[in-house]
Amino acid sequence: MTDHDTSTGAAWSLFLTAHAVLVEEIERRLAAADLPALDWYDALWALERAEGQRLRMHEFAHWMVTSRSNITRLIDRLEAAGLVRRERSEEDRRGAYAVLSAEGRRMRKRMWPVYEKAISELFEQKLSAAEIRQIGAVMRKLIARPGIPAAGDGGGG
Amino acid sequence: MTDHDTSTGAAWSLFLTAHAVLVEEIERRLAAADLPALDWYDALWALERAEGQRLRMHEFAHWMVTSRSNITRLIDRLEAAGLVRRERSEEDRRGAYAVLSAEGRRMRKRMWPVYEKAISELFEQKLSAAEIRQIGAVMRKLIARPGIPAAGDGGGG
DNA sequence: TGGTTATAATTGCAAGTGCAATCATCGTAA
DNA sequence: TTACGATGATTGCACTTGCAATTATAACCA
Repeated sequence: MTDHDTSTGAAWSLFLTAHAVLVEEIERRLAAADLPALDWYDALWALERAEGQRLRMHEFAHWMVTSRSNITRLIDRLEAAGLVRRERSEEDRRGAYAVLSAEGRRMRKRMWPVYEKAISELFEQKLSAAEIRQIGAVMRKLIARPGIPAAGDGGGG
Repeated sequence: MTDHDTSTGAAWSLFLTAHAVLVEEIERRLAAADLPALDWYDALWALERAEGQRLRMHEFAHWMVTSRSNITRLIDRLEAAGLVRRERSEEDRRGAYAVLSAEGRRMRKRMWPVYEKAISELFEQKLSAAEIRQIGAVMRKLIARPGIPAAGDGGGG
């Protein structure tokens, strides 16, 4: 009926399923360890890598591949948990920064071993080094927007 | 600090970002065409492939990689839209089937061209045939649970 | 048989998400 | 300088999700 299940047509479908299965298991492990969910890790890590450990809200939304309103609420939660604080922008008084706190750094460090173990067991150990390189290269191609140079490797985890 | 951004360590992160970017764009296109979201497509397609175009709720949840309560509500919505109907199970009176309706088949057919175009442009055309095969093979490995044979190619869309 | 435990599906509730306003500020140009 | 349309961020609201009960039925076994 469609080419969903020809040998190449299945790739997309398998990609979606693999994502769902792996993320579900990672979330399960984080919750079992009484740690926050994956999106908090991503957010903390994005901030930790950022210049001055801070990001403007809209930059943040872009890194996290989500909407501004979602970021507003995510930062609300991170701020309530003491992991991040907001600072008004000097240059543009409409703007705000999300700034990583010391507690935020600690929390990311605390999450990383669980997350790392999951990535290792669920992803890296199931593949050869060559396959991992292939995945990286292919994902980069998929992210690249026509004409725009690759947006970097961050934002995901 | 971590191996997030070594050449192999980035693969997982890129995988997450690629998924987010592509799914976001596909959802955007479906919404722009006044069509339901991706999860409805997945659900309709899972049913269309299933024996008798029906699935027990818990099987459905497994295919869709989500919880039973989510499936209950998803089927509620699909049923309200006339795309699916519920049938009580004969053999096990606790059980229920979700059964694809003619309208459900029509809707999936109506969604497919938009979805197919998106997959083609955002995924297949950015990669070589060899790369697509590699992705398929790698995703299969990631999905496979130790000891359990690959759960098949479905579930994703 | 009667009682206990497991399984199928649903429901209540708290939390998260997406979209369309809204509010404040900026940039530009009459 | 004031008016106008853009931009940054937040908020309101409807919808979706996830988790922990709840309800109904099945399976097991003393």
